[in-house]
Amino acid sequence: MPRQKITTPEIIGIAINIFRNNGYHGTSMARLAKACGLMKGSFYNHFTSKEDILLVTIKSLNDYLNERIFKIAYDNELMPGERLQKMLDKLSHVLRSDQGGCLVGNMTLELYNSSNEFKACLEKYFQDWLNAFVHVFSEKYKSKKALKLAQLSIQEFEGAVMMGRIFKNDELIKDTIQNITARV
Amino acid sequence: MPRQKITTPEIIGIAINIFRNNGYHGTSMARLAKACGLMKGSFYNHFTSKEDILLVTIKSLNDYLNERIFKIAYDNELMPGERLQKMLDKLSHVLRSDQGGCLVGNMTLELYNSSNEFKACLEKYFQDWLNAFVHVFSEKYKSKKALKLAQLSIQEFEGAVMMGRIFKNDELIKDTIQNITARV
DNA sequence: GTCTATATCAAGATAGAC
DNA sequence: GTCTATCTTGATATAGAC
Repeated sequence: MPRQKITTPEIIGIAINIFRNNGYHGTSMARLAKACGLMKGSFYNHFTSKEDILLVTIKSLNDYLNERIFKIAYDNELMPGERLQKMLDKLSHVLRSDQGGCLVGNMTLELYNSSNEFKACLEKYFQDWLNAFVHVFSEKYKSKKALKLAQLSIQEFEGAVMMGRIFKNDELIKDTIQNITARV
Repeated sequence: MPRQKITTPEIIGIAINIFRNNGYHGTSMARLAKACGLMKGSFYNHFTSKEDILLVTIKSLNDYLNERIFKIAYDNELMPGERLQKMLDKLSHVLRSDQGGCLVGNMTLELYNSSNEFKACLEKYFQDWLNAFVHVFSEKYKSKKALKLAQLSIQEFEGAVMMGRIFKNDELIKDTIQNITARV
């Protein structure tokens, strides 16, 4: 057996960037493989299919955000406004427009109608995000209003990341974060 | 010659809906053809290629919005706030989330890095939108601030349309419109 | 202008050697 | 675990009859 060239987690990190910049159908197995220094046939030792790669990749990103960012929503040592600010700052680094923006947002528009497994995976990602924001807004608002503000904030943030590709203006994401944090 | 089954403008109307619901790569020529009651070979009498169909479709939507919606920005018989409100109401009907949202927003995420011709086409669409909104905000704000608010408003609106697919909540687009119109 | 082939090609996936 | 080679499919596009 030849030595292992790359680990599955390393592949996932590369796949995130290629998928979010080029879309699902715009990314071929050959292209993914080349970026990993492999031949496309070798990919099937790590994943069962192309669809599997994307699903694993999204779940991995989902886990990362839960552990590193959304957890902050429940940190009682910080004020609600500080939690929101900290989460949004971190999100703006992970979901940078000039790096292709939000993988899951992009995939939602491309694949939402394609399969129930994708749909469930995409919805879980946004549900976890929503839960975190609702928790923070709940400290100041009643549950119905908190839900509405959380949805509105995610909408605005995703819009900023998405349109950042067209309007090359770094200030806009900052303004969006400011508008959101001003609510709590 | 058999009689003409469908006109090119009719095809464009159908193509908009299929593309925005299923994405560019997720839409095959056969599927487009079937929806038009044609065989896929017949499509090449109307368009030179699949890429051509999308470009013509986007340009057609662009023209429609310019003539029917963005024109309102320059209607001196209405107050600036009324113009903004009227445009946003009309946009929310044309770009409904439950109909696949904004074709051009969706295509931006899928195809922005694929070809310069697409990129130019997508950018023109948003530029025309931006010009209209900047014009309205300019009645109350200085040019730099007007530009910023126009970009922010488009971001928020696109975000609302996009996330409307995930959060099935009709109130959110209304809240977004209210936030935008409150600025002028 | 539409149809029925068909050419062509790209891409996902598999088999078997090393 | 990776490679080369190959299978198979689905999709764009073309040719030519009606």
